[in-house]
Amino acid sequence: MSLGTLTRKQRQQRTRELLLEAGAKVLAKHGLGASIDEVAARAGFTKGAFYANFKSKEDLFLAMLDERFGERLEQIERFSATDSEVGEQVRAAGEDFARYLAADPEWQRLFFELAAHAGRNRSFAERMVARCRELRAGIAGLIEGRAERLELPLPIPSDRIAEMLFMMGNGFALGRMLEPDLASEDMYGQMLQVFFAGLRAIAEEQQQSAGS
Amino acid sequence: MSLGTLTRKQRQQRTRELLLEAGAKVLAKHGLGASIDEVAARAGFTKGAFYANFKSKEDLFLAMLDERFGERLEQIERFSATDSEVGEQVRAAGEDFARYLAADPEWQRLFFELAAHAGRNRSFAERMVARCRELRAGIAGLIEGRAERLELPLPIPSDRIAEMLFMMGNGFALGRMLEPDLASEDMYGQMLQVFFAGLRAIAEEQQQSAGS
DNA sequence: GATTTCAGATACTCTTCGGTATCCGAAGCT
DNA sequence: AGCTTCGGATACCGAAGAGTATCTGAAATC
Repeated sequence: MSLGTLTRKQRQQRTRELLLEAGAKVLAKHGLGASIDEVAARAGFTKGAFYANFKSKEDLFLAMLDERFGERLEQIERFSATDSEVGEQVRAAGEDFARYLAADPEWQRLFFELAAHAGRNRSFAERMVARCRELRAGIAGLIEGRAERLELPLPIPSDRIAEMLFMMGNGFALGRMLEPDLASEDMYGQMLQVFFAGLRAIAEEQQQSAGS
Repeated sequence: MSLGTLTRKQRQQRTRELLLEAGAKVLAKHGLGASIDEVAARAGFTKGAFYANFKSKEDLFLAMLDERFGERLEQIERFSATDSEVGEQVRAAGEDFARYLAADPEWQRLFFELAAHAGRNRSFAERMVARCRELRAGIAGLIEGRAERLELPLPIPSDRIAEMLFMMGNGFALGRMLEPDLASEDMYGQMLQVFFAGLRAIAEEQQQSAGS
């Protein structure tokens, strides 16, 4: 192997990365309908390179999915390390999410296209679902930890709550996509606050009836 | 005009209806990628008939949107006429919605495809948004009426709450689409119950601090 | 330095499909 | 009855685009 340059595998790896990068941009712009030609061209290659690195167009989707979800998961995990008062953290988490969405709205659109695609494609859906589960597990862990430290028993299992939060998040994202000005930053935070207030209220109610 | 048969306009209207009907089925099956040819064929016509009745493929989407949203709106309005205890009605509404989704999952998928499409298409988005607003207005009215009768002041304006509910509904629908078994019927009801419990808790809190 | 291997380029296939331009024949008008 | 209108049919276009089959030149191997 020559020293100044890269080995073949490395070079291919690099090509793949470039294609992925280009793919992200092109898909963001044109959605799932984007053409492979354009992706390849944008990365400075041709279709040949693409098909040497991806099995099919869908394979690219899958790869992008993995990448993005992975990032988001890291973000959440990083978040779970911070420490502050409950109501505050809830609001902060909401804002963080809203920021995340605002940061690149293109990805949002793409996400829904992917979801729709998943709706028509069992195997794709499975992979997507697996990633969603990971994300939710991260959220559930965050909640559980917090509940323990506060000695506030959860009236609903933490993974269920995570599911609900995930749904709310997606719903918010959709709303934001359709009506960007409607779904302002604080709205989601507010929504979460209401939800957690409800959780606490129910918990207290249950505690009382159990104590009597 | 001959009596036994229909006038031209009527006949065309009928054709349009048939096309719309076929469109619903074909789109449900193949998504927005469905071909006009197939739609027309299913209705027993040819492309010619289609383009005599719709400006473009997108025009069909729009028409379908109007139809479906119209139906759902009626459903909601009918619902607002019923009368029962709050917690119960919340749960019932949740279940009604879950039933609505379960009734035809195809439409769900289509809805998200339309939403994604809207994400890339300003004018389409506007029309879709207009319909969403109507729906939310219906929901807001329902809430407002209920709050008044119960003399429970809302800590958040009813239209805001409607927006949140709408978002939750969509998030739930998305979750259900991806993982049908996860989003069971009662889950959404539960979610709503938590939310409304939160609303009440916050309202009471505010009432107390105002009273002191 | 000859040989093999393989990342990526080129060229081609095959199909699908939205939209249009044109035509036809029956309904509607006078 | 004859002229007109127009809903719907037919035929066509042109572009696009997902894959594939094949080639090539440089890197890896010996």
